[in-house]
Amino acid sequence: MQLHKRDVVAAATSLLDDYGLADLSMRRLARELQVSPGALYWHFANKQQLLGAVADHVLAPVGRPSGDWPSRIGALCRQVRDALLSHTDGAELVSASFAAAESTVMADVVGQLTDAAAEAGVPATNAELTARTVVYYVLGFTVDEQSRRQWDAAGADLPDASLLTDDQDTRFDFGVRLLIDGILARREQRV
Amino acid sequence: MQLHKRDVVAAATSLLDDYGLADLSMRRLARELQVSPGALYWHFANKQQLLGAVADHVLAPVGRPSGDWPSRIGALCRQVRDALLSHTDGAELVSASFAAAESTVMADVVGQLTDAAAEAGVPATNAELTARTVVYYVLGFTVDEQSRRQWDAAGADLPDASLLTDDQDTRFDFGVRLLIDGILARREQRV
DNA sequence: ACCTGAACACCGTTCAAGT
DNA sequence: ACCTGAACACCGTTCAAGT
Repeated sequence: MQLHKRDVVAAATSLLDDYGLADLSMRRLARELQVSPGALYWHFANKQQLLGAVADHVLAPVGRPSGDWPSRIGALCRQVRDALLSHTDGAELVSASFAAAESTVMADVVGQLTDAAAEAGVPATNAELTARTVVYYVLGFTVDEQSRRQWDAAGADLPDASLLTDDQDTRFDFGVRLLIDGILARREQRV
Repeated sequence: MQLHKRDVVAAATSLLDDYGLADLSMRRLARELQVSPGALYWHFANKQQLLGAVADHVLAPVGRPSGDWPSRIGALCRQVRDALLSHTDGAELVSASFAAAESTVMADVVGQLTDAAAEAGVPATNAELTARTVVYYVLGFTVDEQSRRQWDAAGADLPDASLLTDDQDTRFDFGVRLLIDGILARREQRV
């Protein structure tokens, strides 16, 4: 039967979860789907674009939270982090796809955060920069968290994972609040 | 004559500047140095470790600024950004090496920023997280800036680069101030 | 329109063997 | 101690040719 984009993305996601980003190659994916490597290039221009589609699939649970601007920022940050932690190397994948501008969901997240920053009173020229600063934090924090998590999971007597998880939630929120307080301080002085 | 670590790093840096990170391979580097690929593995455990050494070479101009904590943070951020912009794909290289914990200079920068955060009054448990948040911003911002810069440089009628450069300096400083203000707000409440 | 087969031009890493 | 040569096990991408 015919190969569809969504089948390719689904197979790629399962390879990601089972073997990690380093072992997610075009050739291996083709083998899994029982097609020739070239077939993938009918559906995707290149590997980066395919990974962008996988990133957007990972980010599918991220929504459009409502409320005042600080709680919207908080909710969005938590939703992105949770989505990344749900897949092996999810943070690394999304981080790379964001840098390559291949994730439409991350572009939308930046849009939502830009609106929140504008609502907070950040000058229009700096609202998107403010949004990106929040994204850099979420991605940086989660890449780090996930690499430690996965390193612990492989070997090493893990010292009660649940306690550390609570700790990481608290630490993550600390950074989000630091950013929100920074935004508050950088509002336009309107006399 | 014998191959030394510093020769390898120097040759790698010049390949980086001339052809970019994607074309900096172990095999190409060996060819440039007129040794067999295996020779590099006598001096470096793997490619990541070698790239970490190159990252530290790129970061060599970063110093240990003095002054009060906000100006130390500001100076450090500017120094790191300037160093990254001085080499092709410098930001991407250092970002990857930092994530892989292969750059001792970036580890030192985090140390300096942690001290600054502690001096600002951030609780000890969150001082390092605060420091890493600043680093995520500097790396994220500069990766983005450099990729746009290099995209413009290759083809496209660049609309007077100098004006945009001033603009980028101002934008960078805005983010740094946002973080400093966030740190100020997250000081321990000592009555 | 969609895919195969085969090729092109590479990779990182290892390791017996040499000097 | 330091390096070579050769191998192992792969890559991403392209494209004429097929259906």
